[in-house]
Amino acid sequence: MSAPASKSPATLHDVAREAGVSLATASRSLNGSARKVNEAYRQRVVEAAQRLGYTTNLFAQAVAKGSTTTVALLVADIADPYFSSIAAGVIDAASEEGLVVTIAVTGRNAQRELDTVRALRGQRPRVLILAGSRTTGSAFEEHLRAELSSFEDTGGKVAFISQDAAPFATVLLDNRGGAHDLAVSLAGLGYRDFAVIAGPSEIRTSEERLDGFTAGLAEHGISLPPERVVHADFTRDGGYRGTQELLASGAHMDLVFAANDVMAVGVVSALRDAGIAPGEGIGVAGYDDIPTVRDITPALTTVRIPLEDVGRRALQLATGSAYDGGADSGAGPTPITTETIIRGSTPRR
Amino acid sequence: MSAPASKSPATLHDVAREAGVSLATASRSLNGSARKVNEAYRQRVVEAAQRLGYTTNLFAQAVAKGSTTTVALLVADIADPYFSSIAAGVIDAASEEGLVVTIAVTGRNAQRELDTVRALRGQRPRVLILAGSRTTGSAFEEHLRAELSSFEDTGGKVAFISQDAAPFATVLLDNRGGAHDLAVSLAGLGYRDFAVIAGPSEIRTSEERLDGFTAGLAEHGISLPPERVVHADFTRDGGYRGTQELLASGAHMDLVFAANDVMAVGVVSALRDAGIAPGEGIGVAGYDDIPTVRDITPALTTVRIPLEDVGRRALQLATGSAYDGGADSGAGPTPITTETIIRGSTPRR
DNA sequence: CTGTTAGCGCGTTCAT
DNA sequence: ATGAACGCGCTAACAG
Repeated sequence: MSAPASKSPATLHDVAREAGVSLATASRSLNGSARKVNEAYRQRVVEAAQRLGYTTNLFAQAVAKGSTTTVALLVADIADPYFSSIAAGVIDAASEEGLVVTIAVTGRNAQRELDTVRALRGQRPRVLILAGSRTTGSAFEEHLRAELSSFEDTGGKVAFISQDAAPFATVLLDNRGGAHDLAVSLAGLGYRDFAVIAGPSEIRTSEERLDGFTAGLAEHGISLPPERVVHADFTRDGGYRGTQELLASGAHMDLVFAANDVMAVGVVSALRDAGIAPGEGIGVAGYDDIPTVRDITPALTTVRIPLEDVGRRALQLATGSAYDGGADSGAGPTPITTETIIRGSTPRR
Repeated sequence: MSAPASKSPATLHDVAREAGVSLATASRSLNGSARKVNEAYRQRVVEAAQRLGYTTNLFAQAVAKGSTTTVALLVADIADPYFSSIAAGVIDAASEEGLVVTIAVTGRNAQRELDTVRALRGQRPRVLILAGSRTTGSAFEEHLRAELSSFEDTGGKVAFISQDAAPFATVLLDNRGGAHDLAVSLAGLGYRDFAVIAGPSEIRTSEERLDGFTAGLAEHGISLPPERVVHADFTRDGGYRGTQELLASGAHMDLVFAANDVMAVGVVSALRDAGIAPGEGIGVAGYDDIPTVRDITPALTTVRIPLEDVGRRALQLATGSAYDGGADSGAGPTPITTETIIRGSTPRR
């Protein structure tokens, strides 16, 4: 019932007229970079703009300037704490630079990821950040790289999070090293019979963690029999079901390592539901240190990743605003410090 | 070191030339609404576009058409499961309609919220969704309304989540009713000495829940003494500290209700750290039913809100694509069904 | 320092 | 059905 009269927003033209100056002057006083405009005029323009409720049309500005203030972020699942924490970092860093971030989700589907990247290019974002769990081996992989290369050729900047994806900038997470150290720590605590619940085998992050973990155990002369490694969805429910599978197989184990915290949470619940006290009967460890793992019982042993920082770094890496002292900053991968955190879920045996 | 030659992306013009047709024909074959173009031509254009790696410049398109394909979403904190779940719903529904969503965070700061809305208007979004916890009483409130009204006057659509904010469209969450029912259920379980850890008193969502809870108790002849109500940050740590405060006051209580689940998680941890078994010594209840509360120990009693649906509904409400059969759908508030979920944290006494 | 003019990439009349 | 020309809101290069 309200007036659908829908006037269009005030334009710079309107403001100029209202202030009695030229379009150029209005533009300069409102957005211009090198400000060289009479203060009196500037005042009038600003006031006129205010009076009219004018806001710069970013789209038009982008078209005219040929560059946008948009950052596109691609995640597998925004409701997953891992990604939402990273997103928080990206958004924070972006807003500091006056950039707006648009988020798209891929649902861990390679085809969809490719489509999304293509669609996103229509936005002509200044930078494109891919935080999705890189998958491996698919034909999409090379299509994606082609798409991204072409994106960079036309002035865009891309940043990956997690796996090195040369020649693109990368915030490198040392999944292998982190999992390796975790394994060493756990072995040091006295654990001997390990089992791993990994994500789908196409997910690189998961595979790297599995590799590193295996390597770490090997250093202690502990081997990880294939039947003690199960693959499941990279989600809480995946962890839950993986545990059930492990339990059903009758495997003997004193510690379960889940490839990420979200899965580990599922592991803990599954153990408990099966009548096994997590941390007492069987130790549990995860990876990421998402906020909630401090609050489950027992608190989860994990490998800490400064998720928000990772997001922030990714953006800075792409925009070139990183504090990196590196000689060639922006080109090489930026390593992130990771740390094993022992909590109640893995008491000394 | 790589070629910074940075050619600009292919334009529609390039495609037209490559295909040997006019700009208009190219436009019609690629984006046109009413398609009335010779199939042979269309083919050639599409192929040319593919060959050149052309992607429609959404900004330019927006400028030309005067309308965008952007949805702006405002949340208090994207890393908070409450908001990230809602965001997931919004993004999902948006992508179904070919809309891109940009997310901005306010950090529960009214001034910043206002600034952000203003900045976001520059994007000329089709719809603006405010999921942030509405604050009350501040002068910003009316500035915000003015800003939003003006946004709607110029063709935008705004949708609120949670509190009714007439005349704007709203996905109404019945905080009062939900908390009321929760209180009734808890009283029915035998609890008598209640305490509440609410959020900051300016946050409406928190106040409504407190109100409803108090009313529900009253129906059972139970009163909630003022000293049993503490206010704290609307975060996990807020819940933790609020609990410590409550404990320090020596208050006698058999149940703690936290105004949201994130806080309740903090409550559970604080109790445990204080040597009190949550669920045995003192019952704990929250609100929202965020994913993790199933996995903490004991599992948390709470009021379930279908968060993703809420996000989806908000978008549909704003774009008018809701399935609502309502006569005046789009104008009135859309109620969401909420439900009390009793779990291990509140055993019968 | 200011105003005029010509684009930016695209959609859309208007003729043809 | 197709193409030429104009306009969207804004910036940038050009004169004054």
